[in-house]
Amino acid sequence: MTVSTGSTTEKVRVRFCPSPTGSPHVGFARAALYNWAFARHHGGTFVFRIEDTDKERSTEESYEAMVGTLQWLGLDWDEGPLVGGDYGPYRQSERSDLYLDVLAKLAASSYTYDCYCTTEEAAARRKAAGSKVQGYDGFCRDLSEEQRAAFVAEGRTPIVRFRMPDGAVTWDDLVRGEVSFETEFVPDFALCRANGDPLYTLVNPVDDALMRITHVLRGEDLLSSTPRQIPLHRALVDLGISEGVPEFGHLPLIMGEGNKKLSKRDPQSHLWNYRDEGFLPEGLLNYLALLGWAIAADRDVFSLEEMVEAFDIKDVNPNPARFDTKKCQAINAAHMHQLSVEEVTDRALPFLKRDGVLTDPVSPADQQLLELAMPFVAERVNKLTEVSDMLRFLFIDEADFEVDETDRAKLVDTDDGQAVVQASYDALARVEPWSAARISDVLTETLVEDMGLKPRVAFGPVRVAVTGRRVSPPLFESLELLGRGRSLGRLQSALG
RNA sequence: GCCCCCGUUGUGUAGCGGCCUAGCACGCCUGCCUCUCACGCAGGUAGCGCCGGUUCGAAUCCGGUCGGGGGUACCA
Repeated sequence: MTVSTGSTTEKVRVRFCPSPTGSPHVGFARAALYNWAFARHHGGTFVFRIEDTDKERSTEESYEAMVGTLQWLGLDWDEGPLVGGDYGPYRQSERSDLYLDVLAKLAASSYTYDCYCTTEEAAARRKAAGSKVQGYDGFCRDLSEEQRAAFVAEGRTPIVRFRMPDGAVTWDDLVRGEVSFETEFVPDFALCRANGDPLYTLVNPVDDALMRITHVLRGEDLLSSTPRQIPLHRALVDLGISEGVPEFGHLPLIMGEGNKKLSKRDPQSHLWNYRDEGFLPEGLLNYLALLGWAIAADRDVFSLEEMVEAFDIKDVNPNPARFDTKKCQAINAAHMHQLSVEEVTDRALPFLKRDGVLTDPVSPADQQLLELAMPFVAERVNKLTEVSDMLRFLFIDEADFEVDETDRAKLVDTDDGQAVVQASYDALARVEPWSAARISDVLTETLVEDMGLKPRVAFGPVRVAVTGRRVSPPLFESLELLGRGRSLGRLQSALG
């Protein structure tokens, strides 16, 4: 079928079909995002399918993580797990009958043949023939009944292979333009195991056909499987199983530091790490979108809605991109700063509880204190976990209050530091009323004017003694929120 | 080895034959602001892998070369 991506002549149907074999990584999210954005842009359907044909490697835990990740990211699907759809089931492990049926039809029309060779035998023949081509050599393509019987008598069980046509397979890749493979380099591939279990090579195209997928957008790592899938799709069309061959677009890979494909082992690639560190889904998605696509020449912070509006698969860059944690953080920070204080508070709440800063449920007093404190921190954090770091001093029990050792040694446990803390203690004891403005006046008068200290030198020790760190919300406001009693208590403990 | 893909500052990109003495963002470096951090503001740094060709004119087109990546399973 020919579906124009510019002016959609028929309903766009795309799918995202991960294998549940590990924890979701950034490539997973980017592929999901592009498919989702493409579907939404064209008013099409986004299908979520689980490719769990490999029983050895697929796990339920991973399946749940994949579903949970898409939910967390806010990439909603129209058909798939949890929501169903007209082309279900959407887990391949539940579709075995469908595959067996297709396999039988393919065999009946000689699109496939039984192969009795072992991988080693085929490789040995290739080597003996001095062939540069790897993979199966088509030995069993036209076996006689006698040969077949002989293999069976040896106790061999066949696998099914697809008969690759001669010539070249060429397609107009949505991202790369014309791509062509000579089929002499594409061996007849296996469609199922000797035990009858269907393989990815069969089920992926079959499901795309059965689910009426119009556009396949996937990673470049699958580029070389496309010359195998297109002939299979054509066979399915010929047999009346499919309505047409989908269009293909191969997305650039996301590379890690060493310019290698980001591996599942790399902690930088795991999505949950970003969630747990307090990245915003929209921030992460925005950054991921940038890896291969730009919304405009002079802008890189945008919302999902804006992306849907502007996304065109033809604008996707074919070259692989390096994942840059710093830029990812910067984009996330931009999204954080676009949120209102109330929104940052809502989003930070689970982190504050997780980190033990707040109790669950939050007490009315803490809730009030939180609302007073958030305006001072919301604008200075880049990710949600930083809220916990900034606010811990305010909510923690005095018994558990700790001062950073390094900061303490450097700023408080020095002669100058001790003098500042002592003077501050004496001055603050008499401050009336206990307000940020008065505290500011008194401390400035005492430390800066009377003692002749530079502001940054003067307030450093006080900040560390009272908040436990050199980085904190504004000092005077922090003191006001902490209250006179706790403030003086902490200053006192910092002495000696 | 073989097949395929890719090649603009450190990183991600804009550029689609003259608007480019190459724009934007992150990073990095300088300042300013300033009670820390962050924000904000003003500057700076650094790039078309290389060689040919086409053309009046090339980052943009063609060829080659080099480099990087992916794939080469009864994994997906």
